[in-house]
Amino acid sequence: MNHVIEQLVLSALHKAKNNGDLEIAEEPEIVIEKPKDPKLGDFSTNLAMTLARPERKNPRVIAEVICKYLKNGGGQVERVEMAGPGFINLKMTQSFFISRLLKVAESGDDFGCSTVGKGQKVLVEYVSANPTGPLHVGHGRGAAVGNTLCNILKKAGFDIKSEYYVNDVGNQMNILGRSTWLRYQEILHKTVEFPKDHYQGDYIKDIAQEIIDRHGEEYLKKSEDEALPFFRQYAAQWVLEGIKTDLKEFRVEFDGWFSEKTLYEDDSVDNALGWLREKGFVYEKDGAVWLKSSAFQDEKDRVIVKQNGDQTYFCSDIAYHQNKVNRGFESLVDLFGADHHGYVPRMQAVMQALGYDRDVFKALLVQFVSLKRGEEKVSMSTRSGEFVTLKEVVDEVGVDATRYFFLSKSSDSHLDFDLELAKKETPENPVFYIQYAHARICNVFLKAQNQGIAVPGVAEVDLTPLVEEEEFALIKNILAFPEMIEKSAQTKEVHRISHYLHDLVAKFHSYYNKHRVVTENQPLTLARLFLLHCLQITIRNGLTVMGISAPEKM
RNA sequence: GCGCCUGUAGCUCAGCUGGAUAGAGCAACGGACUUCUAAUCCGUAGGUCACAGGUUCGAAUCCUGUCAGGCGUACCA
Repeated sequence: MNHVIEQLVLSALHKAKNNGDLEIAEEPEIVIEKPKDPKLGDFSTNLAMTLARPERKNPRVIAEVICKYLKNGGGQVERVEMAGPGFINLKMTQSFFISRLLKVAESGDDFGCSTVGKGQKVLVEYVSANPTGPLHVGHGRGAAVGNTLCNILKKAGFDIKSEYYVNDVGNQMNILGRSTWLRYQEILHKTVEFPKDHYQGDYIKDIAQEIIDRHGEEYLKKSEDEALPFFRQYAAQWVLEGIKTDLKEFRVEFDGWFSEKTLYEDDSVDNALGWLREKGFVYEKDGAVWLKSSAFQDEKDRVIVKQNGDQTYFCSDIAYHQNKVNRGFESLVDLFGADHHGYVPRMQAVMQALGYDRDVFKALLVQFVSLKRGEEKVSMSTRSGEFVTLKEVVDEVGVDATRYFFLSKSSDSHLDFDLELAKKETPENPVFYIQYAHARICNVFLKAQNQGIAVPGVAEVDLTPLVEEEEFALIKNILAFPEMIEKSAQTKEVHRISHYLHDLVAKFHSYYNKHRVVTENQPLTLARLFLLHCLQITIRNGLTVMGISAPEKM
């Protein structure tokens, strides 16, 4: 909708230029915003103020000129005036809004979609937690944010695929296998020493018990070297299945699960390394192999093959990201926990070394979640086994509330998750405020239906009975939905949705308390039902993007 | 030491590509259910936007410095 106003202002500017009232040497960027006080108008622009310097004129004088040309704005502008230091405020006609509201109902589930993404192929990689234990709450934040980001980008016209990178090789897998092997023996009454750096969590015992249930004591006779591959494989599979289940439960599904192991099996890692070596970006020092990442703005070079001949995690990551580009993705978005932020320049350097633009790689950093029970801090280390799992939290407070909690805060600010509070506040959680609005609307429709009144269709509805201030406040807010989606896609700021919805719904609750929808006045009733129908579409679409349900009854 | 994130109401947070009187929720206080769901609404109270400078018509927002918290600065992942 703002685009329409932009065009309006722009054409006024052109006319002013043609008539010699303004110079306009360079076409300025036009910023449209809403005035703080709705009495001032529907839209405002600070254009005159930004033009003051290049035009060498008082902003108020410039504003007067632009106002003059805006006045005959094709019958859509009801009032235009200059205010304060040089703001230009526009008030639009009723028909301007009504015609746009009709399109909301036409679009239905597609309302909010746009084409700003231009079909760009983007791969979003998120969660990618090591399959060494169940997901904890911190992973949950990444999962909710990543999943919602995908939804937003899709709606904004990007061609999105999502992926979970499974780190199924390396020392951690050995430790996982060995931890299980040791617990297995323990349960079968063998005395073993369980090292501190092994996985302490009870789930290891569950895996071991399951192996006993299925395979009995047969591995007891085998040596560690013989037994370990089986335990490693079994435990990894078990954990990964658990992660998949937990994520599905949390309404997070991936287009692909990419195994790190396959990068070694099909020589992708060696090929990537060879390629870099050929280009001269790789050298040997102190018995290790290094990537010359400092040549690409990284603060120092990085080891990719250790002295002992093992490849580092970073090494396979190079191959993985090359693989992504080779699959045709134009933009790679990775969600990182904030503790990985040092990785960002490194990956950008990799892109450059591989011969791509460094901006092909983009990271979205998700800050830490610190868990508390009241005042008490809860540790979240997988190895110590004291963490709180995502599943536990979801079981306790529900998917909707948990997702909302993660999604309503800017992902680059630290998050305090107080378990006591989350539990206690469940009934007053803001998510219910939004869902309640949806349920209320459904109930109004039910009431109307009982009186034989249906929501009118786009073709036959007459919206001219809508004249209340609150009604136009609602309409304006509804029409801002696509812009909000666009903006959060551009900035990758997922938390905008929840704030928008909360704001929208507050206007509805207020309206609901002040005005009746179903009344004796038939034309007014029909118009209001239609307005609520559009509102319902907007709320539902917003909640869907967030992966939160829109209940019809509460 | 260096780098990234954060510092806004009692608490949890929006607002940050400079704009009009700094906003929500929770908590507190006072009102509104014979009405389409009171999981709601209306009102009151609550602020040196961490601090100090700078940039300009104008700064919570941009720049510099200081302080505080978190994270990183591995031949771990």
